Amino acid sequence: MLPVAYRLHKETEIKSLIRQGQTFFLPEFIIKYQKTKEKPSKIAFVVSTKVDKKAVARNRIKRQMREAIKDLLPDIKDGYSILVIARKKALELDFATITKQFKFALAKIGVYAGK
RNA sequence: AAAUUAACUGAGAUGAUCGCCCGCCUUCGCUUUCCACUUCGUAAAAAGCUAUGGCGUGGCUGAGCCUUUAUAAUAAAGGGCUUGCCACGCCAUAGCACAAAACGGAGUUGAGUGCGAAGGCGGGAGGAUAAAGUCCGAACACCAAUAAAAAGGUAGUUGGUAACGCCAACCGGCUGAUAAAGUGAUUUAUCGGUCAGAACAAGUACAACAGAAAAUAUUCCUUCUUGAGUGAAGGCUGCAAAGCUGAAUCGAAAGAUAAGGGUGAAAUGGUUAGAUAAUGAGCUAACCCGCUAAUUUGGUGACAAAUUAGAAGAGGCAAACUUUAGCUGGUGCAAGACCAAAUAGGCCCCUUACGGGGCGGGUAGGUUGCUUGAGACUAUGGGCGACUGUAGUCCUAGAUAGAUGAUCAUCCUUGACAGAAUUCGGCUUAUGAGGUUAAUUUAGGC
RNA sequence: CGGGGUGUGGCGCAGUUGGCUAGCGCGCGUCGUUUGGGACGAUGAGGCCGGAGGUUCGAGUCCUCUCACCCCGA
Repeated sequence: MLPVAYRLHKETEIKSLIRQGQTFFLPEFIIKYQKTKEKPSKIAFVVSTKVDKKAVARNRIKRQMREAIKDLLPDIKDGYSILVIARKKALELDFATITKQFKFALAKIGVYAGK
C-alpha cells in the first residue's frame, strides 16, 4: 500500500477524473490524469474482473503496480490525480518492465520529473 | 507387483532491503473536554446591615431652669425651654455587601478524549467449516401485521439439530458379488451398490412410428364349429360330347377365437377339472401368485408375520395437471442506529419591508453495526450413529477504492487450487508431487 | 450483496403443450449460364443442440448440478 497521503480516496474525485481527465494508453495499462490543487499527487489503481476472474491474480497485479509506483513517488510532481487501470496484457509482465512502462508513460505525460 | 477408484494425510523453507493494516505502551505537538486554582466580565446601583454624625418625631422625665394652679409658706400635678437617655424615621459619611451558586472570557497546573509524528512490543489469509457457486437453512436489523388466499419449494420412517432441501440409523424397491439348497426358474444367508422413495384403486391429460388393436381392450393372421354354394382328383354311365356321384380340398355367411404368430418401450397371471355344436377361454369350481380391507401379534414408526373376508386380475406416466400432508410474511449490514457541512418546504423570534437569527429537518461526509461465537481444543460420561452432557484450557484478521505484501539471494521434495468484506450451519464444485488405508482389475509366483 | 437472460452447422436466428436423430436466411463446395466476373438456376456438404447426471419407451424440449458469456438494481 502507498502511504495514506498519496492515495486517491474519494468517489467523487475519481468520478470527476474519469469524466474530465485525459487518458494515456499503453498496451498493458490505461493512465488517466488530471491537474488538481492537491499537494502530493494522488494515485489510485483499478483492476477489474475482466482482467482476470481470480481474486488472487488481480491482487497480485495491484500489489506489483503499487510497488512500482512507490519507487517513483519522490520524483512525481505535485498537483496531479492519477488513475492507473490495468488491461489484460498486464498479467504477462514482470516487475521490472512494469516500472519501465510507468516511467516512460509518466515522463510522456509530464508528471515524472526524474530521468 | 502394477493400474484404477474411494477415503485420509499433505499444502515450500531461510535471510536481506523497502512497505501496509490493527492493538498496546512511551515521548512530543495540536485539538478538545472536565476538575482545581487565579483573574476578569455580567456588576453598577438600589435596598439591607453595622458604626459615627446631623436633623426630625415620639417616649422616659433623670438633671437644670422657667412658668401656672397659688400662694402665708411648701409645691403634688400640669406646661415650657435646655440637656441626657431610649425608640423610630430621614439625610450624610465610612465599612460590610461574605461564603456558595450561575453564565461567559482569559490564564496556569493536572487528568482524559481525539488527531498527527517518532520510537518500541505484539498480532495480521485457507484446508475445503471453502473467502467460490449463491443452491438451501438460520441469527441479526428494519418494514408489514399476526389470518386466509395466491405463489413457492419439501415428500418412506424414526432420530439429530437453533433450523434445513443437511446428517445418521432403520424400512422398502431395484441390483451386484460370494456361499448353500434345487434338474431349473428361483429361494435363503452374508457383504455391498443404488433410489427426488407420498398418492395413478379420486378426477383430467398423454403415448410418435410400427401394429389387427394402445386403454371400460380387441380379434389381423392362424385355428375350431356350423356351412349356402362351387363341383377338382377318383368312381359310375356313355363310342364320344356330356351327365351323375363325390368335400379329407375350396368356400359366401354366422359363431367361437385358448395355445401359437407378428408389432411395439408397453398387449390384461398360472395349474387342474368341468360345462359346449366344437378346439376352448375366470365362463364355472378348487388351488397357487398378486391385490384390497379388517383383525391379531411384534416394532416408537416406516413395516413385517399370521388369520379371515372381499373382489375378479387391476398397465405406464405425478422431474404431466392435480390431490394429500406439513413448511414459508417481505427486504437485506449498501439492513439499521448515531453525529452532521449544504439545501427546500415547515415552525418560532426580531424586523415597516428587504432580510437576519433559532428550532427542526436531513444530503455529502464521518462514527457505529464489526467480530466472544448455536466458538475452538483437550479429557471424560451417554448414544449403533448423526450428535450430545460435564470439566478444564484458549481468544485466533477486521480492512473501507479496500491491509496481510514487493524485490533480490540461497536451499529443497521445484510449490496445485486458491485471497476475508455482517456472522453462523449445510450442500455443490476446483486442487500438483509424495505418503497411508481399503476395494476392484490385470500379470506373475507358491 | 441481490436479480434476470443467453448458449442450436462458419455467421445470424427458428424449433421450448416431450415423438420421424432438427429447420430458415446468409455464407461454403460442385455443375450450369457468361468472353470472364457478379447475379441467377440446379445440386451437395456441414449439427448430435455449452458440459455431466437423472426422469421417461423416447429429451434440443422436463428435473438436478455445472461451465462460459451478457445485462440490470442498490
